[in-house]
Amino acid sequence: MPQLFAQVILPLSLHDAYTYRIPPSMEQDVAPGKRVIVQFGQRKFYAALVSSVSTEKPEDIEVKEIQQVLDEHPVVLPKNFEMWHWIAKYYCCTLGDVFRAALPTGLKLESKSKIFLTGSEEEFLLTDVEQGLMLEIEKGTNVLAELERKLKDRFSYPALKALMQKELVYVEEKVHEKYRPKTEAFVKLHPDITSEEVLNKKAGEIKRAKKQEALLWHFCSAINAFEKGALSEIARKDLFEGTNFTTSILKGLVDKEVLIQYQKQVSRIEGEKTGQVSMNLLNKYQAKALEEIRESYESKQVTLIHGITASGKTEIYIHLIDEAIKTGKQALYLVPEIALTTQIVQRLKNVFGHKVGIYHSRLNSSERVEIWEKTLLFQGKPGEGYQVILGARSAVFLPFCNLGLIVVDEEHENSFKQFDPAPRYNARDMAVVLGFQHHAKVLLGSATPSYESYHNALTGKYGLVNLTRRHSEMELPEILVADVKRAYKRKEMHSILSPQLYNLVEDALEKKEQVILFQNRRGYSPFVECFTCGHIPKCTRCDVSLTYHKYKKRLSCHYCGYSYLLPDRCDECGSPELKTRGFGTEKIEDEIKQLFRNARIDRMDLDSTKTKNAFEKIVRNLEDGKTDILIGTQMVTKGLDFEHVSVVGILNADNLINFPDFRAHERAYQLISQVAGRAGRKHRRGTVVIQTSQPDHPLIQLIQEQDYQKVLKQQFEERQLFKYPPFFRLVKIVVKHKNIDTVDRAAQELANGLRKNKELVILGPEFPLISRIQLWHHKEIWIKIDRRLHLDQVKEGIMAAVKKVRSMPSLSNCIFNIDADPM
DNA sequence: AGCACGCCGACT
DNA sequence: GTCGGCGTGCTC
Repeated sequence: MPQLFAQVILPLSLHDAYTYRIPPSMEQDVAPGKRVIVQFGQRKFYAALVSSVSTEKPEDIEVKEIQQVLDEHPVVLPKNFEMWHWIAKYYCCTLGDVFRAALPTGLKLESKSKIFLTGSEEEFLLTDVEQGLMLEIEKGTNVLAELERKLKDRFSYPALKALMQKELVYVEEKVHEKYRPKTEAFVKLHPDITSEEVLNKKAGEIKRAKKQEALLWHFCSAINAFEKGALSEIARKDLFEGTNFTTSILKGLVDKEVLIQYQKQVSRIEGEKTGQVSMNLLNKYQAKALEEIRESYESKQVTLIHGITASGKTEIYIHLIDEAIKTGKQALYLVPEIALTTQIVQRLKNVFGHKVGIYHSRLNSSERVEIWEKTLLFQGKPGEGYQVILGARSAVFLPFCNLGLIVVDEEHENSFKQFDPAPRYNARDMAVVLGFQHHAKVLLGSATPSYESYHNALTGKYGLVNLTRRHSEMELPEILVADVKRAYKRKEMHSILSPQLYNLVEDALEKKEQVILFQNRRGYSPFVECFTCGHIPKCTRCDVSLTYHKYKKRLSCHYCGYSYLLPDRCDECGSPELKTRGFGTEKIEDEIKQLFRNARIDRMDLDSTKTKNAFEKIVRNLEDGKTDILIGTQMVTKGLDFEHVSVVGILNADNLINFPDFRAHERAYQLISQVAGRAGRKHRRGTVVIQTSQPDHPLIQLIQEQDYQKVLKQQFEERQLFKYPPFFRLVKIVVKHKNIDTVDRAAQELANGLRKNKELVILGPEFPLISRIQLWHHKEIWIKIDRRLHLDQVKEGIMAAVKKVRSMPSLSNCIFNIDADPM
């Protein structure tokens, strides 16, 4: 038999696959899609993924051997692998990057260097650093990385090397399996006991061991041995529950071959009650939309449902998922991370029971591995695997074998896009590609669809279904615009609330109705300013002013986390008069508490939801009517169904509209209409007040009209004129370096290189809004690509241009982040 | 991402 | 003369 070699992908940012020899003993076991342990470089071991097996050996290269095969069955299917290649190409990253994003942490292994004492008795004169090292190792710290972290500057590699040379310590590389299946002890009757007679006979033999006998009868009644509907086995902990039996009593019965005890793999995922509830009936508008979606699918792979807030899209999704799984296929339901609340999870579990798996970032790594494996299981044992997956963006990487339907709810949400690290993928777009790959239908849903999707619908690439009725015949909220500039001039602004909004809030409180106030800034104030000299404290590592957080009394940087106590005096001139400027949610909370002293006020932002369950508690309090006024950032916009909110205030629409980004208007409109959608649920029309100093701004007018089609029409003209999506494709490249001159040079070289392709429109290089983060200077280049150009070729060109700059002297240590379809 | 190699400045 | 900084290139 000829020598076999495996091409493997390593979990590192490397462009090529690497070849390893397959030892004869492993020839049967190595196969594409399985993980193998290989040594890479001098020391490190990794779990790599086999991409292919062949007899070809690379020339002139010393090939290492595979150390171990980790999987019995492939963990990645050929189909999934195909997708990985597509991602690497489209998002300009390496297969290793995709590998890291795709597999749950529990399946990615990397060796750790461990240091052990040799136990040598020899005496040496050690330096201080060497002695410090020995002491720490003797204390039991043996992971190299930990040693480094604990000793900080008292750690040095040469000292460690010296200890190794003196043969006092040695280093070993160890790979740790991060995932261990959870097992539990189970008990069942010994296989020899085949009838009640045999059992009675056995029982007679143990009459003298009273406790054992009692346990045996307890066991029999627990599983109803020899009765109809008997269980064959029982978990030991269930058997012992509420009794005084111990494992030693059980052991007696096991020794006498009456019972047997064994370990069995169990799931970590809570087996909540899966009492199946039937699906809700659809109202006539929902039913009509469902019918239209079905019709659309006859000619289109992808359909966009434009359904206003509270129109009941979820129920339509559930009906479609039900149809898909009845044909024996899998369904994937993607939602933004924040929308994965217990409400939606419970709803799906109620309808689809144990067929549903939930996949998101808050699961621990073992739970994620279990979801992965149960998704995989659907291929061989459909009954035991997951057929429906509800998940956040990373769920697109799960090992599906036969998808029939993919639903992407709130498809316009930018949290479907991964910013960092690579691959900078958009799960919504991947869902579409995944749909084509599996010949599955794709449904994109939103109350405010992204311009990209809407454009695809208008041009006929996607089907389009409108759902414009809210359930219970609810009316759209009334949208009022408060001109704060004029109110200031007239000296009517006595607080952050315009008189209009103030009166409405007061009114609502009187009627025991709830209010939501939206401000897209957390903290107390976005910056502080010295009243005397005008100095504004800035982050020393980033190019931003520091936000003041009152409850912590600290100035903190929202980009790197750096923070310090608010000084008594100005750092520059020593003046004690430091003024807070601008409004964050904290300051608004303070002020509202002053204004409405009897109201129960709560705040929802990143800071108030950091602790576990805090988010859910805030939501519950509002739902239960324990909160009168909720102040929040965009967190309040995400799929929360509040029943008694009658007034919504958008405190500052200006900073949304004026944001320097081509998507600012799209985002502002989406955000404002999502917040507005919280107003007026059952039986009552809500009111929304938008505070702005530009009441005549065209976007404000359009928002007031609540006519999305009109917004799109106007915005499309602008986008086309200025060559932006959906008419042009975008690629953004961020060049980073700690030295500002190096960034300048690298970015300039790259722009020059890119400009050689005359078909591309190149913007920059320019400093972005925040031009320095964590001591790294940034410079951006934007590439606008005509949709008629050959995209693969353009991307290859971009990669080549980056590669060329990277190879220039002294620019190789620049970081180049390529972002296809940036958001 | 590590890690080794190699070329320059600050010490014994 | 050596130690150690970091820039550069390679890892099957």
